[in-house]
Amino acid sequence: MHETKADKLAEISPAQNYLLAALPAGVKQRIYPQLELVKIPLGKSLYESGYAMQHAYFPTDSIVSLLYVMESGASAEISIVGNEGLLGIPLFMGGRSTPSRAIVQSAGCAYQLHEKGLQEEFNRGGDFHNLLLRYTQSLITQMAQTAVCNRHHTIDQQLCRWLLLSLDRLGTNTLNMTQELIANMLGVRREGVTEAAGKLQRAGVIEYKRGHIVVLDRPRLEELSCECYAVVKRETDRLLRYLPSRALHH
Amino acid sequence: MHETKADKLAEISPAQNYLLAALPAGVKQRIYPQLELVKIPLGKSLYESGYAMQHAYFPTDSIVSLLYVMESGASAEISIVGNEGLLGIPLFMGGRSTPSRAIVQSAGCAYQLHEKGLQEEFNRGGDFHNLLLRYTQSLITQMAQTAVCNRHHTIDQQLCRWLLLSLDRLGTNTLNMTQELIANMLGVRREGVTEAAGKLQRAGVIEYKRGHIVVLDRPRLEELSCECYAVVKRETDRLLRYLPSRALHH
DNA sequence: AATTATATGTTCTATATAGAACATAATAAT
DNA sequence: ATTATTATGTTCTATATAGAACATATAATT
Repeated sequence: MHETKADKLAEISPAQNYLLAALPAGVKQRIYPQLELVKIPLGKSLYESGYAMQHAYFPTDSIVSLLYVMESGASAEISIVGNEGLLGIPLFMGGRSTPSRAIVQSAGCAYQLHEKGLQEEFNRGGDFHNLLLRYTQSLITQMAQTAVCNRHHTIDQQLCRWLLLSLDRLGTNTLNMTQELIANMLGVRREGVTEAAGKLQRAGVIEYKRGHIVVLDRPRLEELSCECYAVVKRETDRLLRYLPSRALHH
Repeated sequence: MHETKADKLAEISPAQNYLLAALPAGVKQRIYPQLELVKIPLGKSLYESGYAMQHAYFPTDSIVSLLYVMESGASAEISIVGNEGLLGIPLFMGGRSTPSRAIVQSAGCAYQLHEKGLQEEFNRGGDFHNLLLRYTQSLITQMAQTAVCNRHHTIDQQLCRWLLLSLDRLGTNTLNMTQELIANMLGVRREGVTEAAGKLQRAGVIEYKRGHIVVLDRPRLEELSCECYAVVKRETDRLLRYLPSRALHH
């Protein structure tokens, strides 16, 4: 048990995070030495509403949800961040905090970077700066689409969208999360997720068992999802296609 | 009629837009000569989904909504921009376009700035850069809150929130917009707005008549609104409190 | 092996909103 | 003045989801 965990940690590298991987050599030289690998367990809160942040996090194999909790206690996810992105946007946009919380939705690792290191490199105004702003723009797209999705689409459709977003960030066809957790993220009742997931299971699209979901038919899942998944994916691909490091190859 | 319009144009100045007003003298000297005052009529589209932008707009007395239109034709507003902000965020964040549209919701004027001038000043990395990023952060807050609001709050509450957002940006207690238009923004049926507005009128909070709304009791309107209005206002005030020009007085 | 905790399944009623069809009133156009 | 257009009001039914109460099944703990 102990050894497996150690092995897993050894497998992790900054290059697993797309943003870190995309940095040009010069930036890597300055940033990589400042990165600290941390394990982030399920349910951990990286940021609380209104509290000043001190670190940015670049997930490698973990997923973190940004979610709002309302006065009534009801909650809803506004975006999801995995190895394609980073957490801590207000550190460079300004404000150092947000009204939202950041909760680990799938345990794993992330590289931690202190605000000072982040801001110093950001303020150089080069590729790092531009990459972070482009990623932020893609996150804006995701939030905007979530707003519209919440307004117009059914739980059935939203569950599909959400599973796809999570799959993409984990790079597997297996998710470890309970229906209760998913319900909290979507901002709906657990019973609603049970029904929607039951339909998907009976249709042979997914298979699940006490917090363990296997996606059997991804194309079908994409068909059953609302357009929101594809819109966000297309836009994110467009925004992050010409990453600094790739530009070197052109 | 002709004279009144001319008078109105003469009254407009860049200082009516909070962002333009907040710029330090040096930036003003470079930016103001590049600004072109334009009239923007109700319903005009400033940006279309997926089309590259060529100008940023700083509204003075107009309101513009960012809205998504779905495949089904259904729409929903994701944020609202008036004299506290600017349109054209992808010009400095990257991407030059978004999946959303920008539709004039309340006619008036705005100062137009060509992308080149915007980018040149932004790339200097000074107060202009920081101010625009902070404003973007406040817009992110608004979008996130809209997502949650769409999930959990009633039409009655959302109508109040929306009226308050619009009032703040116009600086009056009068709005000129039909229930049909409001319904499109909220992403609900026109009938739903008729009912909600009817309740507010019977309660003496507003008075309306064919596209003309007068707010009689603003404190009551704030009480009837969901928390979303206050959360966004508080956060926006926090983010934009220490504007560059104000910093000079400290 | 027995017990407890956790995750999921089922089923009821209540409610907000959608969808639809049509009525009425105010303004604009002829 | 008459007609057309636009904005608002009303009232049906249908439906998705919430709220609630409880059953069952699987895993963890003792």
